[in-house]
Amino acid sequence: MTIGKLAKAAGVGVETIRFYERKGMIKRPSNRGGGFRQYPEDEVSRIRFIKRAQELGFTLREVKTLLDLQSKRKITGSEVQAKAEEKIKEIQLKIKDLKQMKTSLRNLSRVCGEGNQAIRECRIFDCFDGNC
Amino acid sequence: MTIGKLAKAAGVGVETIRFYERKGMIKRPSNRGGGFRQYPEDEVSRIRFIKRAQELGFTLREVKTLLDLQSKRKITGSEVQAKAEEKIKEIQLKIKDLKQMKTSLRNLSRVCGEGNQAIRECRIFDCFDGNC
DNA sequence: ATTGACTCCGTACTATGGTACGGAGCTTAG
DNA sequence: CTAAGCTCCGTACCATAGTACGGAGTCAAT
Repeated sequence: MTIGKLAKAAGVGVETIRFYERKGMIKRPSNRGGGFRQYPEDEVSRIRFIKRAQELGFTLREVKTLLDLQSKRKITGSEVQAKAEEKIKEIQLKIKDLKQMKTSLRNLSRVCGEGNQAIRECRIFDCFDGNC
Repeated sequence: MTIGKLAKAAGVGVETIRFYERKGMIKRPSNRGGGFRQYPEDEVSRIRFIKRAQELGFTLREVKTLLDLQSKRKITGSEVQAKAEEKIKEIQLKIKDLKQMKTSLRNLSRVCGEGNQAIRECRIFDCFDGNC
C-alpha cells in the first residue's frame, strides 16, 4: 500500500507518517520503482500501536523504545521482560498520580457544588492544596 | 514582594511569571515607582494553584478558565463542579486504559520471559491489542 | 498523450509551556 | 557614590508533536 492508503487506514495524515519515519519509528520501505514508499499491510497496526500508546500517556520517545524491543530480533526474552517490567512500574506510578488528581478534583467538585447560589466560599486554591 | 521573591516562594522562574502574565493568568501589579512589579503575598498561592492544576492534567488554557471562574464572583459552584467532573471522567478513562496496557505488558513480559533464547514469537502489537 | 490524483523532498509554520539573552534602568548595601 | 544585584523589555530559542506549502516527479485512467 502507498503512504496515502496507509495513512487513511491508520487514521493519521500522510505527513505524520513521514514524521514518524524521520523519528525512526517506522522504517522506510521504498520498493516501488519511482521512489514511492510501498508499505506492507500490517504496517497499519504499527501506526495504530503508536497512536494507542500515545493515548495512554507515552511520549513518542517512549513508544520508540517499546517498538525497538520488538524489532531487534536478536535480544533475549528476558531483555524484553525487563523493559516491560520497567514500563509497568511507570504505568503504576501514572495510575497512582491520576488517582490522586481524581481525589483532589472530587473534593473540589463536592465543596463547590454545595449550594447553587453564587460562590463565596469555594476556595479553589485550598481544594487543590489538599485543604478540603 | 518583587517578582524574584514571588518566583522563589512559588518555586518557579521569574520568566515563568512574566509568561503567565502575558497569558493573562496573573494580572500585572506595578505599584513601585520604578516600574518594578510589586506583588501581594497571596499571589504565591495563585502561582502554586497554577502549577498544581497543571500536575492534575489541566492545560494552562483550562487553568485560566478555572481562575476566571474564581475571579468573577458571580458564577455558581455548579460551574466549577461541572468542569471538575468533566476532568474526572477524562482521568478515569486514562486509568482504565493504563490498566489495560499494564495487563498487556504483563502478558508480553510473561510470554517473552519464557525461555532465554533469542526471540521469534513475541508480538508486542498483539499484546497491546488484547490478543494475548 | 494528457489530465488529475498521488507522492516526493526540504523547509517553514503551528501550538504548548516554558527558558535564555542582552542591553538598559533601578535599588540598596557598603 | 559606586558597584552588585535585581528588574525591565522584546526577542529568540528549546522540545514535543505534528501540519502546511510548493515545485517537481510519477502513476493510472481515459
